[in-house]
Amino acid sequence: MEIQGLPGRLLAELGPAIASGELPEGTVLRAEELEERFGVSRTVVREAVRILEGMRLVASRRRVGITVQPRSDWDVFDPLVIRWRLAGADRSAQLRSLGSLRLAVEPAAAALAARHATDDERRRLSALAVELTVTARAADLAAFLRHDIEFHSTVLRASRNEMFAHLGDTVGAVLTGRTEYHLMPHQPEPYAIRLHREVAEAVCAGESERAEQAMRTIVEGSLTELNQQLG
Amino acid sequence: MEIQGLPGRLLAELGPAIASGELPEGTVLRAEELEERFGVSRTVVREAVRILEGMRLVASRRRVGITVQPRSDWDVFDPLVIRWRLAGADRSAQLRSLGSLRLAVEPAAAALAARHATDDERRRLSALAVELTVTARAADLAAFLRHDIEFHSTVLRASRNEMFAHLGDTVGAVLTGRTEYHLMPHQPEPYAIRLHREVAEAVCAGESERAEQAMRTIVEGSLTELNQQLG
DNA sequence: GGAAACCAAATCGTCATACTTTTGCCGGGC
DNA sequence: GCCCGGCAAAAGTATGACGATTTGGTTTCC
Repeated sequence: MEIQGLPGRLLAELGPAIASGELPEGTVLRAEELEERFGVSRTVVREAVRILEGMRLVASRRRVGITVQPRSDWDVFDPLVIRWRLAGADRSAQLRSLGSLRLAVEPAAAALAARHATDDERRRLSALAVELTVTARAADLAAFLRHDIEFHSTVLRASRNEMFAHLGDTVGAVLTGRTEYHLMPHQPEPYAIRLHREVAEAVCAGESERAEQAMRTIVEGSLTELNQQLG
Repeated sequence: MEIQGLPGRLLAELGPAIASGELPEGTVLRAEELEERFGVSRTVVREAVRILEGMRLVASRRRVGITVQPRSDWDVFDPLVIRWRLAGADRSAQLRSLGSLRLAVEPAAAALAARHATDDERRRLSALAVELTVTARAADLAAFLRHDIEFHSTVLRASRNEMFAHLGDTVGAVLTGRTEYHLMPHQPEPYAIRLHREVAEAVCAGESERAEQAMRTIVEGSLTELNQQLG
C-alpha cells in the first residue's frame, strides 16, 4: 500500500508537514534547499515534488519555487492526503468531512449490497457480525477494529460499485484514527453491534431498504458521537 | 487545471491508453523503450511514470519493468483517471459508477446546502435556475451545460463540506461527457428544470428535506435515463 | 536425477553535472 | 511616470555513470 523508495522519505516528511499546516499556504520551497536538507539528488527531489504536485498540495513554477497551495485545491480524496490530515492538526475537520461522506455513501452501498452481494460476501458479513459481538464482549479493541473495518469494507465492495469499493480504505482510515485517538467509547456500544448484525441479516435476505436504514443508523450514531467528543 | 509540461505529453499518451484498456492489465513497458518512443530523457519518463504510479495505474519494479496494474487498484477518484475513462472504452461503466455516487452524495449535499449556504450562494442558485429555464427554451445546449455544471457545483460547494465540494469538478465531467457523447435529450426536459428551480427555492428557504428530495429526483432521473441509453 | 546454491544479465533507482527555458525584477530610456 | 529590454534566478531537461535488486538459468553437490 505504501509506495516508492527514496522519494518516499521526502514525501513522508513534506506531506505531513504541509497537511498539518506546519508549512502554511504560500510557503515557498526551493529544490536545491530540499536537496541539501535531505541529502538527496535532484532526481529524487523532483519526483517527490511531482507527486505532491499530483495531489495538488504544491505547485512548482520557474523562477519562483515550489509553492504550498491553498487547502481548497488539495486532492482531498487521495488516501495519503487523508491519512496525513488525520495524523495532524486538522484531524477533527477531516473526521467531520469524512463523517458526512460516510453518511451519504455507506447507506447507499448497503442497499446495493443487499441486491448484488455474492454468497461468499453475505456469509462473510454474517461471520463478521458474530466476531464483532464476541470481540466487543471480550473488550478486545484491536480485534474489534480489524473486524469492524473488514465489515464496512465488505459492504462497500459488495455494492459492486468500484467507487464505493475504493472508499473501503478511507473508511478503514477513519475507524483506525477514531480508535487511535480515543474518539470512541472504550467498550463498543451494544446497540451499534446489534445494528451491524441487522445490516448483515438484511444483506443476506436481500432486503435493501432495511440494510440501508440500519447502516444509516450506524453511521449517524458514529457521527453524533464524534461531534460530542469534539464539542 | 491541466498539469505539467513535458512529462505531461507522456501522461496524455499513456494515461488514456491504459484507462481505455488499450494497454491491458499486465502489460509491461520499459523505461528505455518509452524514452525512444517519445524522444525524451530518462528524467522525463521517470516523472511521468511516478505520476501514473501515484494514480496506481502502473507499478514499477526492478528487473521487471513498468507493469499496468489491474483496474481494481486504480485510484478511481483521481480527476484525470475519471476523464481518461470517460473518453475511452469503458465510458459507460464509468458513467454508471459516477451515477450511483452522485445519487448518494448530491441529495445529502443539497440538504446541507439548505442549512449552510451563504446568501450569495442562495442568490446564485436562484439566478442559475432562471438561466437554465431560459437556455433550455432557447435550446442553447452549450450555455445550458455551463449553467447546469455551475448549479450542481454551487450546491456541492454550499454544503460546506470540502469533500463534497471537490466532487464539483467530477460532476462537471459527467455532465460534460453526457452532453458530448449525446447521452441526453437534445432538448432538456422541462420536468428536470422545474426540479432545479425547486432545489434552488428549497435551499433559499432553508428547507433541507425538500432540497434533498428534489435533488434526489433530479439525479435519479439522470441515472435512469442513462441506463435507458446504455441498454 | 533433483534440489539447492550461485552467478550473470536485465532493468529500475540514484547521483552528479551541464545545458535550456521561462519569468520575475530592476534599471534605463522615453 | 510608464514602458521596454535585458539580467539573473530558479525550475526543466538531458546525459552518462554507477548502484541495487530481482529474476532466471546454470552449475554443483548430494
